[in-house]
Amino acid sequence: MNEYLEEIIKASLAQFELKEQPEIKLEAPKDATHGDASTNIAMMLAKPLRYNPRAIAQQIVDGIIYNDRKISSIEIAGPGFINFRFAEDYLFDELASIIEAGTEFGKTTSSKGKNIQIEFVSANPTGPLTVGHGRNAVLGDTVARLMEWTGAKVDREYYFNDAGRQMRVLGQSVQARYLEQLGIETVFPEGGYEGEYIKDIATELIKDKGEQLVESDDWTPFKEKAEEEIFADIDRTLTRMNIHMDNHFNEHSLYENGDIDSVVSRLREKGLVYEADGATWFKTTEFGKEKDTVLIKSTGEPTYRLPDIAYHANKLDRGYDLCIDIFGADHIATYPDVLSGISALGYDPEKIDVIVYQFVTIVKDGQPFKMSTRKANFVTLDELMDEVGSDVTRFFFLMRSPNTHLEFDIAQAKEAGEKNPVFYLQYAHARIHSILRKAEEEYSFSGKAKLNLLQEEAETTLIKTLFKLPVAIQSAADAREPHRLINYLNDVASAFTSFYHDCRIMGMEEDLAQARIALAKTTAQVLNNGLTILGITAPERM
RNA sequence: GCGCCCGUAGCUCAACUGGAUAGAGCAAUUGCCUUCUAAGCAAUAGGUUUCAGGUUCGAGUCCUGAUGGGCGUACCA
Repeated sequence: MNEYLEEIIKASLAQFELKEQPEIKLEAPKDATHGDASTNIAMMLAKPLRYNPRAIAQQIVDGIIYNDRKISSIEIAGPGFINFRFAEDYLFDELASIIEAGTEFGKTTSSKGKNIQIEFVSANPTGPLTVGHGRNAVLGDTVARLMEWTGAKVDREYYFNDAGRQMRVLGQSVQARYLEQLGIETVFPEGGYEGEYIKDIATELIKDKGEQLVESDDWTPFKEKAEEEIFADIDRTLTRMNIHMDNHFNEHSLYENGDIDSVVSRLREKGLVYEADGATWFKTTEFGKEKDTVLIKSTGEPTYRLPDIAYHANKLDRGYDLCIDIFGADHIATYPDVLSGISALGYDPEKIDVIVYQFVTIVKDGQPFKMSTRKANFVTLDELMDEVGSDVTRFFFLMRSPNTHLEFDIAQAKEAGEKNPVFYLQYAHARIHSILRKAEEEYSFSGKAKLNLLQEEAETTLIKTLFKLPVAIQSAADAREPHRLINYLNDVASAFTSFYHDCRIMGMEEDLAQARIALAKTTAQVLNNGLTILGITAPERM
């Protein structure tokens, strides 16, 4: 519809001899009495044309030639809005086309042909995923699904580093528990990982290897066992949340294939790298930073920025049109350096997109809860899903804008009742299926539904709401904000329940019942498609 | 000190990237179950969008300053 409106408005604008085509913005007015679609184009043109916006609006309207099967009226309102009202025929035509599209309804082609890579979770394997990781995981996966619905091919990638101090301490922690469980006196490493899962890994190791490792003064086998077990555990957790990675990328491979060295030498050729105080520096001041940045420490070890730059170069070398990173607010400082590095190497920084989400505050027993993986003071995602299931878990992470500090009240999430908005959507879907089951026994329809029997206000409102799924998906995908889709689905569920109360199906004469069932079925389809993108189930019974 | 994010109903948050009378859920009050799932519907109440200026036809949204909070600001990741 928007394309059609744009087209007819554009045709009318030809009368003005504009230097450049203005962008025609169409939106659904908040207040339905204003119409079904609205544009502010006349107000936008007021300045360049130096003329009264309402008068411009009048001229535009006079110049519009429209199909009255699609548009029933055009009005000018307020300071110069042009409001369009959809024709009845259009509603029914469109409803029929949604039914036709079925599980495909809502897909767009805006990213067609694009290869997109999205990197998320990327937790190093030092312990189970916590509720803190949950927002990253669910946000990343859902943005990936949204991009897929706009036509892109998306690869989900998990980036990790199994070298370094963290992992050494992990290995030593397992080693200590291993010896402890075999009754050998030992000292638990300072700053070691205190969680119960470390003991479980030690137990597994005893099962596998018995006492073979008692004499080992090397912590490597312990680290390796821990990594294997923890990754398997992380993978199980992700699978439970309906998340499947396409690729795991080990930072270490960047050292093995020479990418790290190559990045430094290429930057050095450009005169952006120099040595000072025994360290290797990147001239980030050339990119507007106050200080230069260390790439390689005087110990010879790179800082994390260097592999980060090499990793992003590697992604772009793989031919992706767009690489999306999901970062917590604490990692935000790293990415300007990565972009500087990437541009210096001759890549297009526009191809890197960073989604920053704010931290999750866990509220437990009415109090904010501070977590630490090392101190084993955390709520794992698995524990959370044991309590509330994966649907509620995903929904809670998605229901708010990534940009706001999310408060996750565990008590509230546990409550399966009214406080829990995910059920509102699922309940609407289950209700529809309940009706469909009953209708199947009662009626046997033949021929096509006569959709033009849908004349009640609740019916019209519902139909118009259903149309907006593609727009909602597009907007959520463009902004990388899944919560927009949730807000939309709430509108759908709400429009449906109003319809449900105002318009009965059972007991109605056959043609009307058939038309209403078609509408209910379409609603279920829209809810189902939306919930699929959110990675949440659409139950047929509750 | 400097940089980024945020401040909207009692609470948790929306507001389609500058549009028309700022909206939902929870909490409060009031109606509605012998007919398709009351995990619901309908309605009432609740606001100087933290404060002070500015930009323009028009600001919760943009700019400046103040203020409160979160996160950064390392030869930690």
